[in-house]
Amino acid sequence: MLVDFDYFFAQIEERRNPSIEGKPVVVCVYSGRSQDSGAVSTANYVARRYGIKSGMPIALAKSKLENVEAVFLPVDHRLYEEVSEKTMTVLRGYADYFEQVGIDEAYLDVSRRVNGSFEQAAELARRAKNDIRAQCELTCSIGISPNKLVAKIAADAQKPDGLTIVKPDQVESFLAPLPVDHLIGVGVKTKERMETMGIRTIGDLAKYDVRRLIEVFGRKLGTYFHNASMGIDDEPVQERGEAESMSRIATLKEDTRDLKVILDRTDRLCEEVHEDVRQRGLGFKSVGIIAVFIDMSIRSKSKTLDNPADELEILKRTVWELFEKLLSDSELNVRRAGVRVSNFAKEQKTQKQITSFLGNFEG
DNA sequence: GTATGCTTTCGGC
DNA sequence: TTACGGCCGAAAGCATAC
Repeated sequence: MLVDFDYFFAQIEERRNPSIEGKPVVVCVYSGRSQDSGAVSTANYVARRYGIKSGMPIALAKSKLENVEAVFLPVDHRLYEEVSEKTMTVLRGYADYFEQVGIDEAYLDVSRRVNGSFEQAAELARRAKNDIRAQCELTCSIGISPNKLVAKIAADAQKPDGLTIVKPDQVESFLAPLPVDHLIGVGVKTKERMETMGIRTIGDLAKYDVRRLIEVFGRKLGTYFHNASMGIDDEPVQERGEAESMSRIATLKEDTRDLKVILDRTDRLCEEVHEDVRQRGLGFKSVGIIAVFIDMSIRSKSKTLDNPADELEILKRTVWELFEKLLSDSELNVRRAGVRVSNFAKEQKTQKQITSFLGNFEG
């Protein structure tokens, strides 16, 4: 089953200050560029009735809520992380196998402890919901199904505080009428492409020729869409490891394509990222940058180092190099700039020794 | 042709 | 009327090695 917390950030804010319950609550990421510059992170259901959505400009959300007594709050990631940890600890107790996804979702494989019974799974889910309500004062929505793919969609079917059970023989009829973008991996772009192919619902997708899907989307994705449309998925629920990349991105005070101005900002981002990798005791082998231009188009560049590094200066220097290149092939001003490291190596010194050891033989 | 690694873009939350 | 974050992982597309 999949457990998904309802409007997580906004619900935590309601819990912190119950007097705002019943009003539209909009949790925002303020970019700091001007008073209302930034985007909506999450909104409660009262706000959603006014058309407030995640990712929407704050200024637009405010205009939709003018003449309404609404509450706009900045994100408090520290608090949400703390609450998340507590909820995940509670949920873990209900699973044979557990997989956290993001800050507010988790898959629980409960097959063994319910002997494959969907009735018992539903009962277990009700207990988990009560437990979460009692211990964390939060509501969540749960989807129960034979696999992860369908459980995710089932959890979305009834919200908030929902519980949706889709048994094996109900999978096909449950999926068929839903728009294709209910499937993980189908976003705006893929939805548009499918639309032109006459595919609107998951049922349409199921009827579509597999070979044709593979021609259009490639072997991996084409096969995935075909199987997904029929509710076929055998991905195991498994514990996730540590993050494979770490990044920071920030909105610049002003749009610019002045390398010095950009680097002045990204240097600080490098320091933050460097602190994160240092705390985990890792070296990084890849360094990347991200630029969001004034037209909101996104470009990125990355470079793989010869050896894993853990020095801040190497990070800064590589970021410099990459931005220099990126600016040389775009004329647009930059609005946001970011830094990313990945390809982590645990025992950096050993790696270096092995490399030089091999190096001796190559020569 | 297959395997593998690197770069870039896409999409979810 | 316009308005616009900050992360993460997955996969495509390409190059290279064998």
